[in-house]
Amino acid sequence: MRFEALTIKDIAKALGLSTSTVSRALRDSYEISPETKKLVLEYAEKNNYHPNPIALSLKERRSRSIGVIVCEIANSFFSQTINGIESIAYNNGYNVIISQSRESFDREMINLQYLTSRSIDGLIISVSTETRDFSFLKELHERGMPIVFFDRIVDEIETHKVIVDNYKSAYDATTHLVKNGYQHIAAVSNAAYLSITKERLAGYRAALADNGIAVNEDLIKHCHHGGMILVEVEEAVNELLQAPEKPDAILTTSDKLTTGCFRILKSKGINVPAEMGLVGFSNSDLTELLDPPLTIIKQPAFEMGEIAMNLLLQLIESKRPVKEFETRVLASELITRGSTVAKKAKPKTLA
Amino acid sequence: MRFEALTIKDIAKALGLSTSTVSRALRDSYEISPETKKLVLEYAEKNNYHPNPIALSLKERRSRSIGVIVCEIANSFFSQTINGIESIAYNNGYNVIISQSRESFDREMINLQYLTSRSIDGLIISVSTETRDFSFLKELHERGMPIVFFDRIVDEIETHKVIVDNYKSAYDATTHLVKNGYQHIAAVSNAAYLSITKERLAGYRAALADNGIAVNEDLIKHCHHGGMILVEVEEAVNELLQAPEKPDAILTTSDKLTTGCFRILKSKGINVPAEMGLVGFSNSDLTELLDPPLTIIKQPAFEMGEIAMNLLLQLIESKRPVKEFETRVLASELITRGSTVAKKAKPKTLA
DNA sequence: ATCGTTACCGGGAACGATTGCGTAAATAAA
DNA sequence: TTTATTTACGCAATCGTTCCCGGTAACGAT
Repeated sequence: MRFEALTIKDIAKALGLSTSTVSRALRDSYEISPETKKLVLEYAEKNNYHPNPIALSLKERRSRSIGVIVCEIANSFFSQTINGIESIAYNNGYNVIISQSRESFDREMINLQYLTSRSIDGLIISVSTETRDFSFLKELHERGMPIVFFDRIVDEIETHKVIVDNYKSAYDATTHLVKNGYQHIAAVSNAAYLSITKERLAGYRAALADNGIAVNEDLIKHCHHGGMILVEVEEAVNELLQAPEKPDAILTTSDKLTTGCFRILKSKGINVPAEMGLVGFSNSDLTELLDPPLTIIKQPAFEMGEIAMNLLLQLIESKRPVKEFETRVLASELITRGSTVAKKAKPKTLA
Repeated sequence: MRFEALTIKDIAKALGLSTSTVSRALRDSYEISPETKKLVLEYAEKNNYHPNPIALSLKERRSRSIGVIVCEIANSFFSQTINGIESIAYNNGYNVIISQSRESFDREMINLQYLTSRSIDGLIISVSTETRDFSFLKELHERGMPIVFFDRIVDEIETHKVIVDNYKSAYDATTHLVKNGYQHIAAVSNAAYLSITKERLAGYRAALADNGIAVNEDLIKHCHHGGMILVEVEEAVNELLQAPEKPDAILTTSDKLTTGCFRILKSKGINVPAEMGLVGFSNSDLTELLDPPLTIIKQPAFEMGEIAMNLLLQLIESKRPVKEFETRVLASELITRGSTVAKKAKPKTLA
C-alpha cells in the first residue's frame, strides 16, 4: 500500500484554479494576485503540500542526489569523510547515496553502474585497492558526469581531487621512526599502483635515503585487498619476520593495515614498541586506547569530505564545462604515542 | 553541464517506430514481432540504452529507494547493520539513503522530513537517544509509510521490529560480573525512556536480584547524548566514583558508552579489571586489542540489518495493508575477556 | 463476400511539476 | 472614444516511460 501525497492538481481542483496558477502562486510569481497567492499558500500549508521531487527531477533533468563510493563505511577515515560530505550536501539540498566497494573492483563497477543508472548528478569516489582499469570512470567523466576524487585518486582523469600530503606524511612518520632509533624499517602497504601507495612509499623511501639508510625492497609488502582480509596482512608480517634483515619497525599506509598489523603482532606475542615499532595511517579514535597506544598519521577526514563536496557542487552547478581543475592537498597530523618508543632511543613523549 | 542519455523516443525516431512499440519491444511484449524486437534490442544494446529511473518512478509512483536513519555510521554496530541492509536492498533493486541523527532529536526530524520529501518507499530506523516524541513517526506510519524499527524501537508504533534479547544480554553480562566476584555493579546507560535502556536495565536489575544483591539506584547513570559527548560520560563515571557505595564494576549498555567509560577510566588511571570491572555492549573489533581487552556483548548486527530489510520489503511489496507484525528477537553473544577478571575471583578465561 | 481472429503497431493520456505563450478584462494613455 | 498597456490567469507542451485504447492488415472460416 502506498500513501497518496497531495499534488498541485489536487490544489487546483479544490480551489477552482489551473495547475499553472497554483504552481506560480507557490513559487511566488509576480503574475499572480496577492489574494490568489494567499489562498493557495494557505491551502498548501494546511494540507501539508510538498512538491514531488521525482516530478521535479524529471522536469529539471537532475536528481539532486550524488553518489559516494568508498571501500567501507566502517572505516573511521571514510565515515568521517562521509560526515563532511553530508554536512555540505544537506545544506545545499542534495542527498547522498553511499555505496561500498569493499575493496573489490567488481563491486565498485556494480555500484558505479547502479548509481549512474539511478541518475545521480555527481560522484565522489575513493577507488578500491583492486581498481586498475579506469575506462568506465573515464567514459563517465567524458560523457560529462561531475566527479571528485579523494584519498585514492586517479591520475589519468582530470578533475578536482582532494588528498593529504601523502609524501610528506609518510616522510615524517618514517623520519620519526629513524629518530627514535629504528634502523630496519618495513612498509606494509596497499596495491602498488594505488595513488596513496605510490605517494606514501615515495615519502618512505625518501626519508630512509635522507637518513642514510638503504631501501630494502624485501621490507616493502603489498596487501592487494587493503587489509580487508586479515590473512593477507598476516602473510605480509610473516614474510617480514622471516626476512634476512628482520625489521624493527613497520610503517602501515592505511587504517585497516594499521590495526591489522597491530593485531597480528599482538597475536604473535611480539612486543610493540620494543621488538617492533609501529606507525600507521589511521583515523580511529580507539588507537590511543590500545596497548600500547598507537602512533598514527591522522588525516583531516571531515574537512576533506567538506572540500570534496564543495568542489563537486562547483562542477554540478557550473553553467559551462569546467576546464580548470584543482587538487587540494591538506596537511596530516603525526600523533606520536607508545608504539614507536624504542628501547635504544631517547623517547620524545611517553603516552 | 549535463550528459544527455538515450531515451526511448530517440530509439523510436531512429528506427521509425513509435515510442509504444519501442517500450513494448524492450519489455519483450508478445504484441511485438520478433524482427522488431531484435531491431530495437540491438539498437538499445549498441547505444547503451538505460531506462530513466526517474521517469519510471514518476510513472510507478515508487522511488525504489529506502531511507535508513541511525545515530551515526561511525559506530561499528550501525555500520554493520547498514551492511546487512544494503546487501539485501541491492539484491532487490533498491538503493539506500543513509542519514545520521547524531543522537539529536532535531536532526532526526530534519532527516526524516528530508527523506520523506524525497519520496522514499520505506524506512528503517533506530531512534536517537533524545527522541521521546514519536508523533511524526506515528503520523508517517498512519499515512501508510512502511517502517521497520531495529535496536532502539518504539513500542507504541505497531510494525515490524528487530532487536536482540536485551533483557537476557544484560542479565547474562551482569551475572558474569557477579560470578567473577564483583559486588557493587554500576550501570551506565542511555536515556531512561529508550527501549534498549529499559530492557537492558531490567535484565541488569533482575540479575542482581537473582543473585541476592540489592539494586542501588545511585549506581545507575544515564547519558542523554548516548556518549556522543565524552563529558557526560566523564560526569557519570565521576559520580560513580564518588558514590557512598563505590562500584567495583560497570555495565555499559551501548557501544559509545563502553569505549567512553573505558577511555575515562584509563585517563583516571583506574585499573581495569582490578579496581573496576567493565563489560558493555559493543560491536567494535578493536575492543579485543585494548588494554585490557574488553569483555563485550556483541550483537549480530549484519544479520539484524538483513532481517530488517527483508521485513521492510514485505511491507513495501505487499498488495494489501499488512496487519500482522512481528518482532524478531535475536541472541547476542557474551565474549569474556580481560576487563572482567577480578582479583577476588577465579578467572574463567585469560585473554 | 462477409465475418471473426490473430498479429502488430501507433495515438495519446497519464504520472507531477514548470513555463512560454495566448488572452480576457481592467486600467491607463492618446 | 480608441488604442496601449498592465494584470491575472489558463492552455498546452515538456521531461521519459507505460499502457489503455484503438486501428489495420492478413488470413481462414463460413
